[in-house]
Amino acid sequence: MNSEYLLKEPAQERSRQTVQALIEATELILVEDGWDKINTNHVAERAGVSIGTLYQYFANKEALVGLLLEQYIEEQFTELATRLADTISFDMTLEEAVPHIIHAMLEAKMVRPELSRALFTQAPHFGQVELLDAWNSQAEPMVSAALAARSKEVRDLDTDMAAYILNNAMHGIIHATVLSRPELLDSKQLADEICELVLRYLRA
Amino acid sequence: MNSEYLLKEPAQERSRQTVQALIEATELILVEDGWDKINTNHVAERAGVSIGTLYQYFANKEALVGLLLEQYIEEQFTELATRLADTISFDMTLEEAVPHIIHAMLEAKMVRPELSRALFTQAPHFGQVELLDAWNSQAEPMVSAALAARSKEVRDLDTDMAAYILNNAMHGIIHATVLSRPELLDSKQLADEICELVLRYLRA
DNA sequence: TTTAAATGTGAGTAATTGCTCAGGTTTTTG
DNA sequence: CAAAAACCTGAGCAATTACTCACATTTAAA
Repeated sequence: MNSEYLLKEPAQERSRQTVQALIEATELILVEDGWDKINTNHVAERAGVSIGTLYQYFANKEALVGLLLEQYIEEQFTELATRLADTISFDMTLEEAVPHIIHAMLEAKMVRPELSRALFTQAPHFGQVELLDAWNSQAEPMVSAALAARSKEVRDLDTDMAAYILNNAMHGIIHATVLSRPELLDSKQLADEICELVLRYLRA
Repeated sequence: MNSEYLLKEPAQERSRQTVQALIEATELILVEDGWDKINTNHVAERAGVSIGTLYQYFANKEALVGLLLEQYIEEQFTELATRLADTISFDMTLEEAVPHIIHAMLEAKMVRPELSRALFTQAPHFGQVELLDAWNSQAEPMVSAALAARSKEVRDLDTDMAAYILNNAMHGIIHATVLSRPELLDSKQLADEICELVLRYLRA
């Protein structure tokens, strides 16, 4: 618990729980009622906390959602990393590894689908750009590095550009699926087609 | 001028201009100040129109942005159609046609980049899902049909699924580019890479 | 066991905002 | 040219909302 979104670091266990209760109330309201129903009075009430307390830790409602988003992205990354650690090994060929990566990404999005959906749809100004940037700034260098490391298995390409293309193409497909076709998230057909897209793009 | 977002069809030239002035004011405020600065009083003032007049035609601020969005999507589609009509012919091979299509799509997004950007970032709840759906409901059947018509040139695939994949992958790339790397929109490198992605995915 | 620091309270204020309504002006119609 | 229809006005009300502040309680330190 330490973030640019917090006005003050909670020092005791009691206050740490208070802050977490506020974040969870924010999430609940965001998922159930949407962004414009998030107001500081409402969040405080739902968290079972006084409005004055809220303002000891959060400057405004953007900060509430900011911290929620920060925690969500970290959780998503951890989910993905865990799944990858379980299924991927370095002696795999690219052809073997990619399906596991795709599968892990789709699975990670299924962990908290309502929150994913709420953040994608409801997150307004703060949302889209920063959500995308936060993810990409972590993911793109990783993909680019991975491509560089496997240069013998892939065609001759600009790894940065390829990472940009793959990242955003994947993101576009997953994004649309979370929003409009969530039932496809665990369909084999979708995973297979994404694999085709990626592998065909990379093969020599 | 006729839309589900209008409470009443303006019958005279004067009122048609009033409605258009309100839409343009909405656009200006959205682009300059963002969604949360759009309020009906502000829009009416900026349009040089009384608040009472606004409420003769629009039920609420969602309706204002709804009509703006409707007009934007229609404009985007017209732009695209015009460019395609100018460069595409039916005797082209798939390999020849795709680069023109990609180029036309990138160019269409450059027509009103600030509005594209504003709608992508600022549009809140109403925005992402409906923006995506509105585009996809038009684009996906077209792509699917086009693939079916060229079944001899492409590998054996489920045209609906392929249209879904291509559409959303393209959308993800263009979306991210409009938001974070607008200068790439007219770069040859980006267009070329997207072509690679699409053509490699389709080839037998 | 003081004392200080950390944490919590919630009524209340100022500002914003969506929207109405009673009445005026302009345009079309007969 | 009258009458009706279409259009426009803007003061102001009701509701919502962000945020403050004077004070109370709990926890940790001395």
